[in-house]
Amino acid sequence: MAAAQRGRAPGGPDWARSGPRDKRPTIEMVAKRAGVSRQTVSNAANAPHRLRPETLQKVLGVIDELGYRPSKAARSLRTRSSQVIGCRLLPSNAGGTGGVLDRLLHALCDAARSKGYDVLTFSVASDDEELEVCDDLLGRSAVDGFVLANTHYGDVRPEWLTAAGAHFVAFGRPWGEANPAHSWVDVDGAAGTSEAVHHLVALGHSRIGCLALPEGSGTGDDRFHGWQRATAALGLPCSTLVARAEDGIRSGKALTEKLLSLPEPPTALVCVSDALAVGAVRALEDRGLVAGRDVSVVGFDDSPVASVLRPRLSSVRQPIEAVAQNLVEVLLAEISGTQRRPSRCLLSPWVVARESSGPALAGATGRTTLVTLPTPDSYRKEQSR
Amino acid sequence: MAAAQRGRAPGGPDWARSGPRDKRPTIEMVAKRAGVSRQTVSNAANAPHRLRPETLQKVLGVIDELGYRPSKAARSLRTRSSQVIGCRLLPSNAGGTGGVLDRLLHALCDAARSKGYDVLTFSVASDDEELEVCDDLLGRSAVDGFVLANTHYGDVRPEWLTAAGAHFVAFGRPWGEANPAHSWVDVDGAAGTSEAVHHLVALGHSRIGCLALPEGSGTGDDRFHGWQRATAALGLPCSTLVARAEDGIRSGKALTEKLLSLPEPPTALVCVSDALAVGAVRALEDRGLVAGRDVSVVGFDDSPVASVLRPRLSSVRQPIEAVAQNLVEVLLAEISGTQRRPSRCLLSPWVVARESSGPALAGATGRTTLVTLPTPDSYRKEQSR
DNA sequence: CTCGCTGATATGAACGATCAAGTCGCCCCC
DNA sequence: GGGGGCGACTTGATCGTTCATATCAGCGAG
Repeated sequence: MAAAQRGRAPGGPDWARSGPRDKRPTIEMVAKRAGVSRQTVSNAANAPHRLRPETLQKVLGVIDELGYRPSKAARSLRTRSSQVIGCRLLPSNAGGTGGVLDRLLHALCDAARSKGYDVLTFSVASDDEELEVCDDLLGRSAVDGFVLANTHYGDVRPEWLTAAGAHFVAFGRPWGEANPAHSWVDVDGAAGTSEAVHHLVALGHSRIGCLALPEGSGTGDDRFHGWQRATAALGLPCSTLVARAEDGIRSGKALTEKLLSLPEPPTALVCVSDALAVGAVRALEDRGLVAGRDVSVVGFDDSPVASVLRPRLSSVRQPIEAVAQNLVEVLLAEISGTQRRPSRCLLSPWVVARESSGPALAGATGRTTLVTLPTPDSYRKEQSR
Repeated sequence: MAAAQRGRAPGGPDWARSGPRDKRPTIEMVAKRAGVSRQTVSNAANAPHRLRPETLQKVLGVIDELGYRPSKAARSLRTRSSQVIGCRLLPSNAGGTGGVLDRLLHALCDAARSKGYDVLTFSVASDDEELEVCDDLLGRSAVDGFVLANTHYGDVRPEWLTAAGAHFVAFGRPWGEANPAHSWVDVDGAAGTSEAVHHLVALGHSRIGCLALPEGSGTGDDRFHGWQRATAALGLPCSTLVARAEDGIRSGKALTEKLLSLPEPPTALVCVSDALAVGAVRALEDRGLVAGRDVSVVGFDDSPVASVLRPRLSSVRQPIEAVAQNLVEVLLAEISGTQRRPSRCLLSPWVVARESSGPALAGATGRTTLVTLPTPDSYRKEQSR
């Protein structure tokens, strides 16, 4: 059995077992043992088609036997690329959108690794600090590019990074920028809330309210507009069923109480965040109502809490894995210089239907709306580029 | 103004503004411009005491002027150290101990950066996969060492890493290993639950129950024993007030219902996780009881949910920042070879008192226990090594 | 006066890979 | 049969540092 194959064997690789720890096999050793030159070994790994099949076989055999792996530092020095992606570690406010960013980091690591890249993380308190760290990492050639999360109105980071000549891709549209000079990947929040509306309509609802954030937040407005467009397009009488406030469970509860007090209260609520949705469910509980039976609630982000809540929360789930894959692909294209013009990529989320959204009560709507629409199951299409 | 100082200026560093992007200043350029040799420039950064003050001044001036920063790859190649720490990204099950591991990663990045190290993360599904990735990272000399989180009984990772000659520190004691050959840092869970008991006794409680995990989990047992020892030492009649089950909100609720049905139910509960504590609070709610008034509840981990819960949850908070600092310090010592024998470090958590723990009702306990103990405030001592 | 020592700086040689030119057969075609 | 072209490999140079050693001036001791 070859050393590289038993790399995970109890004793660890050969070079670790005997001799000084920092004497890994180099390309030279492989070359000598295989009776070829360095370059041939290098080619065996990087351009196999250049070798005669038998030579390739022999070299690969020796590589495997010695457990050779190219030194990252040496390769990095020569090729001027670190094969590392930098990414700011965002505070995961577990209640809100936190779970999403956590999933993103995981998916990013996976996607990067599958392309031979590593992910380097750093924790900073502000965008300014983030740029300081980026500057440092770029200066030391520690990373080849960045993934920028949490874009927002008036974000100075894209401009700065562009000016610094750094490669990067943003997760999130360049809110407020007319014609952005950089690539981005984002999730179509409007499509998500729109699907949520359709999902509820399919369940027989027609008075579908919306809990949204105050105007001015990119993603918040986007999601709100999805609800707005969908209800308008379907001709639903919902324009008065909107309540907006800062994100949070308390907010959601307060807003819901307000909407429920209306003369014609909504029979379903589309919330632009799970925190708001949790608040909505609580407000219902306080009135002795059950989410999904008396009033349906759909959240956004499918955060971990969604599935542990008492009536499990229906929620719009973002295709984070696909987002990460796209981010990495685009970033690598950007780094390799393949990319001529900035790329844009908008992925669609989908509704995960759980107990908190159920059929409308005939008595509640006053009339039954008959609409032919796809069934909830068909929403589970994950768009992967 | 020097280029390095205006590195964060709108235009970005000089080398980015004009000329090809990958033409960073090298040590050679600095040397030529300062009229000295490479080595002198190198010394200016790495061994300033070797230079005559005036020379040092001049060299530093040029370094600053050109915005020179040593190439990570070149230095890494020569010194055979990557200045990078590897760390597995753990799934943050937001309900459970997830928040803790998230905090850990943040703190780890901060602590590492302050020592000139970077943190490289990877996401894997199992311990076996983790070792595969470690093997890969070691093979490519991509990292100098690892932080191992989530140690458990029968953990094969320490042994494997030791055999592979890798440097690492564990967050978590080597549960079940007689005399561990590796360094670790951990939080004294027993001390935490013990403090929780004392906190509750100070509030007048004497029938203090415990929600614990099934025997066999390292941290779970540790925390349970803290409650056990504290109640025994104080002579409290609590031995029957124990309920154990898997972690989770449902579990906590079920266990609490069981304890509340006892002829002499507990007036306070120490829970070995926040998830269990949340369950406990829910069980109380179902009976129309209020946590902190009728029955006190103390959780463990101070997860994000603790402070957003309805009666804000008292919880034992781990000094994660101190843990991270220690992990990094120990790991670096290990890497530098300074460390002769494995180091062990046990830090104390403390109780964060919130609404869910309050004074015992005189009627509930049957008698008022008068004990002189430190006030809740005095528990807020953060031990930082 | 010379030797040895020390402090300050300079020079050559790694580190381990890849790139850019070689070299060497071999076959084919005019 | 000479030369062009190509496939398969080799050889030198290079990436930007730091290590190990050399140089060289100044100075005190024998």
